[in-house]
Amino acid sequence: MVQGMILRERYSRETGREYVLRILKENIVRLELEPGGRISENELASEIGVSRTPIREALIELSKSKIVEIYPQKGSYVSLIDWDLVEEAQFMRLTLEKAVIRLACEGMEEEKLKGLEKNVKLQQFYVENGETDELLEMDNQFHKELFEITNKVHIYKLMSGMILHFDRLRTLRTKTVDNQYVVDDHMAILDAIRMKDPDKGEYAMDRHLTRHVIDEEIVRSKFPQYFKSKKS
Amino acid sequence: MVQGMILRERYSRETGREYVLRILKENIVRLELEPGGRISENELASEIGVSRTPIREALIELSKSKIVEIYPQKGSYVSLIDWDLVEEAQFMRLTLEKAVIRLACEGMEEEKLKGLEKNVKLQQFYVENGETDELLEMDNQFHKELFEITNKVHIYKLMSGMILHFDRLRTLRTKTVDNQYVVDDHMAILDAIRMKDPDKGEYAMDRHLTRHVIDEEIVRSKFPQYFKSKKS
DNA sequence: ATCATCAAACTAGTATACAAGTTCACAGGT
DNA sequence: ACCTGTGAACTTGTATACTAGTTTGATGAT
Repeated sequence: MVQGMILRERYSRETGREYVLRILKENIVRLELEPGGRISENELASEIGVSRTPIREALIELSKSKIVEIYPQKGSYVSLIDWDLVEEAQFMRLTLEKAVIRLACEGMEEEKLKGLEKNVKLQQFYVENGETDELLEMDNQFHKELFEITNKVHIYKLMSGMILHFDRLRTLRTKTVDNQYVVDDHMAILDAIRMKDPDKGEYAMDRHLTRHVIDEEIVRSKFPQYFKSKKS
Repeated sequence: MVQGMILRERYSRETGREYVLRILKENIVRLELEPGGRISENELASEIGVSRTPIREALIELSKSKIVEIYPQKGSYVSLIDWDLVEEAQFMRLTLEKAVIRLACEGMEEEKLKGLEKNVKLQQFYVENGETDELLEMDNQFHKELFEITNKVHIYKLMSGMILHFDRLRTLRTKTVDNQYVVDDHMAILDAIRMKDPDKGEYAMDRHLTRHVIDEEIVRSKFPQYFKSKKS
């Protein structure tokens, strides 16, 4: 039995596969399904209340982004946090987000900025009230919107599988770090777009996205059982 | 009945899903399954000789990279060539490959270049003998190896779904264009790595990957039925 | 006590039956 | 002739039965 597993209501137009995916992602990111932990298709099926088919389809998708691992005839597991993989994901995200912010800084209608500005204001609110989960969601939303207004939604979707790896790490460090910098970073990024300054934008994005790397070592020593042993 | 569909032998350790994926990708890229054409899970199942389950799993995966489209309870289709999507894929690929070639140029053991050099020699051979399909495969292989030696395999895999969109286009133009430039481009890229010159590498990669864009308009007018109508 | 063997209880992969929704053509009334 | 409704033949989504391979643990021989 999966103890702390978070279950949500199923949306009306949601297929079983989509529903299961949503549930699994949330529980993996929030570490209710522990890194390295075993997953049983049958168990999940009865737990979530659907058959094995949508469970399988969701697991296959998650295995594509290496967030779960499927060993045929043996079992499926939530992937341990793989440092090399996180670095590769970081490289991918950094590269793409810097390219996208440059695009955004090269010219953007005022109107498209409205959403971003509203988002940042909400972030400030959540930080002041210590609502960390909501802040995390707005953070992701901010970046997603950047891809949307530059017409790069598909790229974002492909990347978002990788982002799960980050979100897991962020869950681990929520209690220990000050989140004000998230808002400040996003403000700097917004400024760069307003000033149409790609270099400033790229710099601000780089600083924002590489901030995490700093405290990984601390988290690693705090939760060694969640990590794959480092480097080859 | 799917008329010209190419069937291959199933590898011994290959799961049904992997097998079907391999078959479908090849037939989509080679346009045996026409852009816009309808796909029936049942039809494919009897054609390929497996049940609907592995077919479905393969189709779901392909729909993630937008190379097929699934409309629940209605039907599945091979996606029309979507110009916007191809541009987005182009942006993604260009961005990532330039970042990777810079990495490669910043330092690489001699030994890791062996594979690339061998690859280019084979390319030259295939060009001289007009073996276009084999050249295409070596071209992809060349880029894949670049990601491998820089430790970015997962990124390549994520990208490779997008690359299918390119490969389809390349199939359309094979009869009309001279392929010698492919080899020349790759030689220039190799040179840049040897000289440890990231700027030259990025330049060469950019030129190589943007060469296609030039003749798209011609292909588009030649096979209008394969394309989605342009821009919004 | 220790090791080998074998069976039972798992695993994921696949096939198939069924459910639910869509399309389309044909029949029948106007 | 034309519109309308109805049902059969599709579609994909889901549940379930079955296959084949792996693990595990108990049993029995040494």
